[in-house]
Order: sequence, then C-alpha cells, then structure tokens
Amino acid sequence: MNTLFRALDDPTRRQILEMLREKDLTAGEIADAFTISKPSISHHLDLLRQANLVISIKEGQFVRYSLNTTVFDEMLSWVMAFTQKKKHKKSNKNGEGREEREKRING
Amino acid sequence: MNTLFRALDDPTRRQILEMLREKDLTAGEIADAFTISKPSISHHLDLLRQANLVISIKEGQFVRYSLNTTVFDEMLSWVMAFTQKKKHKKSNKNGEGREEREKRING
DNA sequence: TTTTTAATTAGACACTTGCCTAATTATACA
DNA sequence: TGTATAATTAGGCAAGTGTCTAATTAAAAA
Repeated sequence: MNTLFRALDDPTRRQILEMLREKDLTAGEIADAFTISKPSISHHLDLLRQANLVISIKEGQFVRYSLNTTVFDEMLSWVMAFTQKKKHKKSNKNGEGREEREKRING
Repeated sequence: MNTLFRALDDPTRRQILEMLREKDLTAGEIADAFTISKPSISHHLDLLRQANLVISIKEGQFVRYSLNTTVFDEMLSWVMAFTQKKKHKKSNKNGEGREEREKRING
C-alpha cells in the first residue's frame, strides 16, 4: 500500500495513468505529452511499474506500457472500508455524545 | 486530488485514518499511539485536515478529530474509473494486435 | 492568580524527491 | 559494419517532507 500511494502522489504520474486508460503507449509517446525530459518520464514510469500500476512489454526497440487494473481493485477495497458507515462507539467513558460533552465542558 | 494523495502518502497518516475509522479521538489520544512526538502528530493531523480527510472540533481544552467520509467517496469514483474495462483502441496505425506486432518485430 | 495540561506554531536539520544533462544499452536500418 | 533511434541508468542539484526541541496559546484546576 505504501508504494502504491507513493506512486499516485504526483500529478505527472496520475496523468500518465489517465493516458494509459485510453490506450497502451510507448515510453516515447508518453514523454511527448509532457514538457519534462525523457529520462524524467522514464523515472516516473519506473515508479509506476514498481507500484504494479503499469506493465511494460518490450517490443523490439520500443517499450509499450499498459495499465495493470488489478492494483486498482485492491485500492478500491481499501477506500471502500472508509466509505462504509462507521461503527458507533463511544469515545469517552460515561457514554455521553458530542453535544452533551461540549455543553458540560463549555457551559 | 493533489492534496488528497499527498496526505495518503504516509504510513502514519494512513494509520491515523484507520484509528479514526473505529472512533473519534483527541489529538493526544492519537499521539499516544505513536512513538513520534506530539508536534509531529499535530503536523500530520494538519495535513489530513487540509486534505479534508478529517474534521476537528475543539472541545474545551481538547481537540477531537473525526473522519470526513465524503472525501473517500470522491476518491472512490476516481479509482473506479480505472477498474472498468478499458475501451479497445488500437495503439498503432495498421490495427494489428500486440501478438502480431511482436511477431513482426521479433521475427 | 498561579500552575498544570492539551495542543499548536516556529525554526532547524537530515533525508527524499523530481528535475536536469551526459553517458550507456539495445535494437533497427542503410 | 556503422549510424540512427528508443529508452534507461548515472550523477548532481534545488526544493520538499518528516522529524525533533523549544516556545507559544488556550483552557482547566488548584
């Protein structure tokens, strides 16, 4: 989960993923879409690959990148665990709610 | 989306979110769960608040933190856009598939 | 009022990140 | 074989991040 969020924490890398959502692309095609240098893009692609967000296949002289959607499934379940309604647990001993507690404290 | 992923790109902050999933907690209660200093935790909480992942309410001397689940909903739709099956688009002019292309190139 | 407790803010420091250019590797083609 | 093209690796630099201690703010309690 660490390398995953690390990889997603960059606008360039997220844009690359969005490009790959449309179709598979070579490293050069991806680099052409940005103003930053090719080695920098190569580095970004490396991080995306380490996070298992993309797959790369060498095709002769080219390297073709494509999305690995399975990792997004993992992430989906991580996020979903937060969207579900929270279990109702008391956060204080006497079981008073926030409003009662504030009234008691703030008068 | 930028501040959101930035906030999630840290194991301590993700652990804080997971603690808040169980129940609301004060800054001090959160800090007690970690070995790092209170000011550091305060800084992490600030980033989580900036990303709208948590809400803080002052209760007398204490500050109580709770999850803001609405942001997770946003994130959910971002992720879901990647889990859906990719549109089938040709990534090369002559419309050959990957296997054909590799055969042509690699012999 | 003075002291204690909860929390944040300020400032400094080491480490990481993203970017660049130059060099290298690997394939394709004349 | 020699040259051109695609991509990555190497090394260096500026900016950003996470951590700490010390200082500050705010509320509660003695």
